[in-house]
Amino acid sequence: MHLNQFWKSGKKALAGDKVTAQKPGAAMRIPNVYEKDCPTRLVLDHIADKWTALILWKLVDGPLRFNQIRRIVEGISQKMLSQTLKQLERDGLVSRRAFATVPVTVEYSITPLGHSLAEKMAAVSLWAQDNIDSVLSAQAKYDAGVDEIA
Amino acid sequence: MHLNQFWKSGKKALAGDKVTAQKPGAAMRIPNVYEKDCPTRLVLDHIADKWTALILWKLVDGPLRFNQIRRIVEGISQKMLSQTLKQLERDGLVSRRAFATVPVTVEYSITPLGHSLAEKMAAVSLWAQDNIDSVLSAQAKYDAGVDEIA
DNA sequence: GTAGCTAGTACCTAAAAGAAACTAGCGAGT
DNA sequence: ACTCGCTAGTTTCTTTTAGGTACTAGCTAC
Repeated sequence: MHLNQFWKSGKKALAGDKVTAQKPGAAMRIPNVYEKDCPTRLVLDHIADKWTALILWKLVDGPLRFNQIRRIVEGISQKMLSQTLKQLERDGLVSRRAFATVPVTVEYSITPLGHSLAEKMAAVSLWAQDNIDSVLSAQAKYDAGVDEIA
Repeated sequence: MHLNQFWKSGKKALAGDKVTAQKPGAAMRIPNVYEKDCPTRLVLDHIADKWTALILWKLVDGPLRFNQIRRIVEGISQKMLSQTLKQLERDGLVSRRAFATVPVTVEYSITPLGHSLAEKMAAVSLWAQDNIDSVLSAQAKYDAGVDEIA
């Protein structure tokens, strides 16, 4: 059974409520990120994230170990890396595999689901790189204008 | 002059350093989100954000007032909306126009720059809506597995 | 012996997010 | 007349999150 088809029932349905049978593929509710209790909102909060974008996109090129990622994604702390990877694994976007080497090595690789998201997030990273000039000059103009008024 | 072409010079260059002339379009440094001091990193942190994605995408359909956005983007607090809009305006992604009505109304509209980003971020929101089933079942599987081990 | 590698976790602090109350001036309802 | 609600925010407080640093174990190389 797909809980997610009835995502609002967990809150609204009373114990004993019968959920009418669904045709396969016919979702009961259309997921909508603009609804505050929709699970897509939580997922959007995980994935629309700096570290997620950076990590995921590097894993597209092939599996990487914990410390490899840490070196590539400059400025990420061990804590945030560990936390983000755990989140990504839970969401089914990356898979974790430990090898009984000495010392233990752990390999993170991207799943097909993660790959489809990585492409979308990469577009955002690329946008930032392509449009940094425009953004920085907009910021400069805005800051100058604020000074004028003040 | 485009300050952004020399984004690292602000930190590394000493007063009196001469920056050699650039051919038009030839940036001194290629912006790279993986470098921790690159300004693209800061911008990525702003834009890879839940509220930014939601607000920006709704503004594509036309200008909206403060409280209209607040009603559409369920669950956003006035503080976060105010803050996010200010950020978006500073980054040149939306423009703000106040009308001397009673009470004052303020209209937010998307800029061409904002529009180009909105498309990328919308792809991420849509991904969340399209793949929520896969993510939720991956989470369920992960949580069950963790229980097993524990 | 000790310094470094592996992949993390634990602790503490600093920053950000979120909830709620408050601003002011006017229109509408009772 | 009084209170409610509308406009667009700001202010304050609390809770959550992020970030930095130190620490773990067991092995290798110097």
